[in-house]
Amino acid sequence: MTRASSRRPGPPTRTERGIPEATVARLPVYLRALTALSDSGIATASSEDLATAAGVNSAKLRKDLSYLGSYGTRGVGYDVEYLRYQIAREIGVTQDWAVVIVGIGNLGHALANYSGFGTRGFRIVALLDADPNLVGERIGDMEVRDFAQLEEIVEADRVSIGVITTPAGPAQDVCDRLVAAGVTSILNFAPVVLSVPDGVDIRKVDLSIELQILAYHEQRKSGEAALPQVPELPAMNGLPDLPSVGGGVGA
Amino acid sequence: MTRASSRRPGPPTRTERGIPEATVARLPVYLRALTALSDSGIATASSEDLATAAGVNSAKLRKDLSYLGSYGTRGVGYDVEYLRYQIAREIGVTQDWAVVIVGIGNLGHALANYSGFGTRGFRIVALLDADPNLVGERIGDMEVRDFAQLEEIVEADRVSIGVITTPAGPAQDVCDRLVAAGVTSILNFAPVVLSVPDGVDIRKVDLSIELQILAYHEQRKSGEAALPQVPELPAMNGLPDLPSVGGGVGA
DNA sequence: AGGAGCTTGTGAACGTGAGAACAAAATCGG
DNA sequence: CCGATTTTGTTCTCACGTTCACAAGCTCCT
Ligand SMILES: NC(=O)c1ccc[n+]([C@@H]2O[C@H](COP(=O)([O-])OP(=O)(O)OC[C@H]3O[C@@H](n4cnc5c(N)ncnc54)[C@H](O)[C@@H]3O)[C@@H](O)[C@H]2O)c1
Ligand SMILES: NC(=O)c1ccc[n+]([C@@H]2O[C@H](COP(=O)([O-])OP(=O)(O)OC[C@H]3O[C@@H](n4cnc5c(N)ncnc54)[C@H](O)[C@@H]3O)[C@@H](O)[C@H]2O)c1
Repeated sequence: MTRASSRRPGPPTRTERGIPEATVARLPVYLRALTALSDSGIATASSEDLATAAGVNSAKLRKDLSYLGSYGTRGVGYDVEYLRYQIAREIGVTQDWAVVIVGIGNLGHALANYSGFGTRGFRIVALLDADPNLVGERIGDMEVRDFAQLEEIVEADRVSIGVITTPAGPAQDVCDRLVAAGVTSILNFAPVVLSVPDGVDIRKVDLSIELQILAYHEQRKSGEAALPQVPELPAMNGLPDLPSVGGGVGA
Repeated sequence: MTRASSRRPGPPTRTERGIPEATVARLPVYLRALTALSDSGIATASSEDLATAAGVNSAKLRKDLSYLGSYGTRGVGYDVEYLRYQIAREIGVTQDWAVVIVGIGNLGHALANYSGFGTRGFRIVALLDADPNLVGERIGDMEVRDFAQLEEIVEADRVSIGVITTPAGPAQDVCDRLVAAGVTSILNFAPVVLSVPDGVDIRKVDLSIELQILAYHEQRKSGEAALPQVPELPAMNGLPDLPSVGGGVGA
């Protein structure tokens, strides 16, 4: 995303050290599955085993792994430890990445308390908030610091990843500050579309959207042949008034 | 089979009341953008306006909307309220969906405190946990209840959506219980692949995976031509020992 | 040593999604 | 009433992603 190689339009850009985005999104799942197998004392696994553990089909898994190189052994399978290292290296989690979290409210607290990041290659180096009442609060072995200190922290700790858990309103401002400070990857939880310059990657997590996608399919299930057909085209004046369905941008 | 009227393999099964999955995933984003425009007092918007607000390109937006019907006016654009209602109806959030949350730890608390669900068509009807110390705790206007009460709650409140925020270990068991109780859509936050029977939809949110995807691209940025090439094939014996990179299944 | 039996890696077929481009339909000014 | 202008809805093409199917390659047994 954002980081297009060099826009060569010609041939399919064969393995120019580039892995398809869909594959990149699955590598962490494979990594998790391999770690689970490893923890169970399993030393070798076939693509079938791995695929089952990762919840995908085995052809897809093999093709995904083939982008990294030939790390399996025909007739045998994959060495769990070896493959785990190769995937970790490819993703980049053999090193630790410094992360700041901005907005230590409900969600920020939960993330700050979460132990799972440290074991997966990420180190939270600061919890930032603009609310003076929060600054100074201790969470685990960290302390909430003033958002104004962002720039010095980013520089001192070489922070490249920022997590935004503020309300939607200030999210774009916070994002701009992060980018200006030198952060080049952002994970956004606020329900708003953030714009960033080229070279900065952004991903979003929106729980309401996930629920709405489930609701869509849920509606299909019940309505398969049961519900009385919903009115197709209610007159444009006099809509059944939605009590703010869809939700505003509000916190 | 060959001549059966269902499962026609020929043409792309033109609009058999089916909307492409990629489009379904964007409809909530459009809904949010429309709500924001509506709140700003804007009554009409062109596909270009809407696309900007939603962070997509306008051709894609128009094509997405065309799956729902012809709700725009050529030369003018879309009536914001009208389109908002149509999308809300298509997604199914003109009605309220009952939701239970299982596992009221760090993340469960954050979700329980979140006001954004109610305004988007979802009603949290129960917070469930297996820990007796948590049962009875008040969060907002709700009280944590015993997980054992799951079945009666699902039946009483016609719950169709369940959210899992337990540790990875018990997640599959919790999932099975939810399904057995009648829940047919599940949103899973535990870092583990859950298996469900046909007819049950499942979506996952995994923050570590999001961070790892960012890390992959981040690595590419710095390594574009700078880093000394990482050793391509370390000997299979004597791997640089990862201090549990990839993270176990542990909570 | 040689063949049987597995399992990987990949070429090719198929399906889905994205974006450019444009004809059709609506408004508006004269 | 007509033509200029705007913007939608749709068609066409290309890119991307998934799945099938199988030759290549490895191990093990006889
Ligand atoms: N809590 C949830 O379960 C949940 C679910 C889905 C989405 N979200 C989204 O996540 C975000 C955070 O949710 P929350 O419930 O934690 O909200 P919250 O109100 O509890 O916390 C927001 C925090 O951000 C801080 N903040 C506000 N402006 C700031 C600024 N300019 N700079 C730095 N910090 C600032 C506030 O002081 C507060 O501590 C919101 O955008 C919300 O929509 C939350
Ligand atoms: N907290 C985060 O920021 C975060 C981030 C990423 C992923 N996660 C994942 O989300 C999940 C929850 O995280 P958390 O930090 O809230 O964990 P937590 O340990 O704080 O909370 C888990 C809760 O689940 C309850 N529970 C355990 N077994 C149960 C069972 N069988 N039935 C019902 N309830 C049960 C526990 O009593 C506890 O209250 C974990 O799987 C974690 O890996 C959390």
